[in-house]
Amino acid sequence: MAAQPTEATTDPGCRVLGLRERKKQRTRDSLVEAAHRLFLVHGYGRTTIDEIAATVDVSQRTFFRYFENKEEVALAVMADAEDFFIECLRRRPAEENPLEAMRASITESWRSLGSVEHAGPGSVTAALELFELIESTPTLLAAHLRHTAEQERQVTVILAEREGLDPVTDLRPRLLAAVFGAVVRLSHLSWTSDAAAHQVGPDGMIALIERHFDQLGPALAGSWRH
Amino acid sequence: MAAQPTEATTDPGCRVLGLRERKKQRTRDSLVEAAHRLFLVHGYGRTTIDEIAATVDVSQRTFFRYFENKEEVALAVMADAEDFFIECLRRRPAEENPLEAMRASITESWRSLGSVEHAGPGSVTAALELFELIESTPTLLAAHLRHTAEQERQVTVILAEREGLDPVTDLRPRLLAAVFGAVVRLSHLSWTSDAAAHQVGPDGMIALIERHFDQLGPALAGSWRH
DNA sequence: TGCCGAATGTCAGCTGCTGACATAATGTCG
DNA sequence: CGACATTATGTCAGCAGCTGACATTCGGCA
Repeated sequence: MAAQPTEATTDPGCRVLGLRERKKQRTRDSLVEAAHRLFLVHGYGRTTIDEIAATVDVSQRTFFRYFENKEEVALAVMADAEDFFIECLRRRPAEENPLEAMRASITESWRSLGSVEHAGPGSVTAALELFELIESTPTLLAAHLRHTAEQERQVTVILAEREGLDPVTDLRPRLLAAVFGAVVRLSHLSWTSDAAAHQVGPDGMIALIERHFDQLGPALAGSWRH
Repeated sequence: MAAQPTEATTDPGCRVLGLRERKKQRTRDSLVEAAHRLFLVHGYGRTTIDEIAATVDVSQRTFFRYFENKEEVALAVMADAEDFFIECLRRRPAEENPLEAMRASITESWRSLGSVEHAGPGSVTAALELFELIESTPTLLAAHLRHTAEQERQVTVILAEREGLDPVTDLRPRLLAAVFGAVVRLSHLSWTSDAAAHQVGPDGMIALIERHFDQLGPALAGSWRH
């Protein structure tokens, strides 16, 4: 983590950041928020980096020092959520079987989202808006799916370690990670395409994921007739 | 297949294309092939559209009349293969259960790839090179995953129609399409990351897909310990 | 206060991509 | 064959995303 600027912060927890760090964090947050708002109002494609930068009163060059590209600023909160999920998964007890660990982790992630104040950039309503933006913007969808793939890779490694398996030899961790990823993505899709019909809180999302999981067995079982 | 450019083309089957069409097809193929070669030699990011266009002796503007963007030319053969798979799936008999229909379709797709001459742009070796290029190029991977998602959507619709279900209400078509997509993608990954260990022909790919399918049940079943 | 390093601004430049318009090639019909 | 309509192509100008190089300013620390 960040280093202590003065010797007053001898606490290893180290939540006291220097003015510099705080300022950086603020401009970063501002950029994310400004971009979010502009994207929702004018659309992703019709929003310029210059506009975003100007809104926060920063040069374009500075923007690119915070984000590698335009997609990254749009998917920033998403990326944070993904990291949070990974952390949750890492913390799950090793006795738990893998699927339960993942279910519990994603539930925990969404609940933590619900605890955020109602309109902040990390709130549930913001998440819904973001999902819709992503799904309606090919470029963003592509980038998002790539992140998802990377996340599945990480999940695979974690699952393999938990069970003491070699993820190259044994296909099960990969497969479970991928199937889980698919379930989550389809849940997101259901949520965005029919948000009115569902609960908008974290519980709505969690319920959707459970429903998809329940249908997994039936979907894979032979014929569906009658 | 000699084509008569005159009024002899009254045949509604109309496989006789005019000089124009044939020329267009040729330049398109040339662009794909040139791009493929340049990407493999210099890398995707270090290859310019101008270079590709110049290789085929065409202006940059013309390139963009054939392909919407740089990614599309790289994924062109992939897109053809995906379309072919969809056609196969559409043709499967309705009695077959959905999973069997998909297995049969993808097998058919890969076999048709094996029948192509050994070094052409649609050959198996070219497919392997293309997979590796995609996997090592973030931009391409993102675009590829987006195509995959779109394909899953189509598959969902086809499956739902076969079984007479509403894909919005019933989650099973979506789920099966997604799980199948995941299996195929993981098989591709195994193939590229360890091509030496597998057969390089279509049969190698088909065997990999079968292996992944066989592990699907075990992966979803509770704990993996023993 | 004065120095060091980090963050920012400025500028030039490349590349992907698009619209507008002119030109050339192709197909059609008298 | 020749004139016209259609369509593909080339040219040019321009915007937006993104990067490297260098100057400048600002926060941290003695």
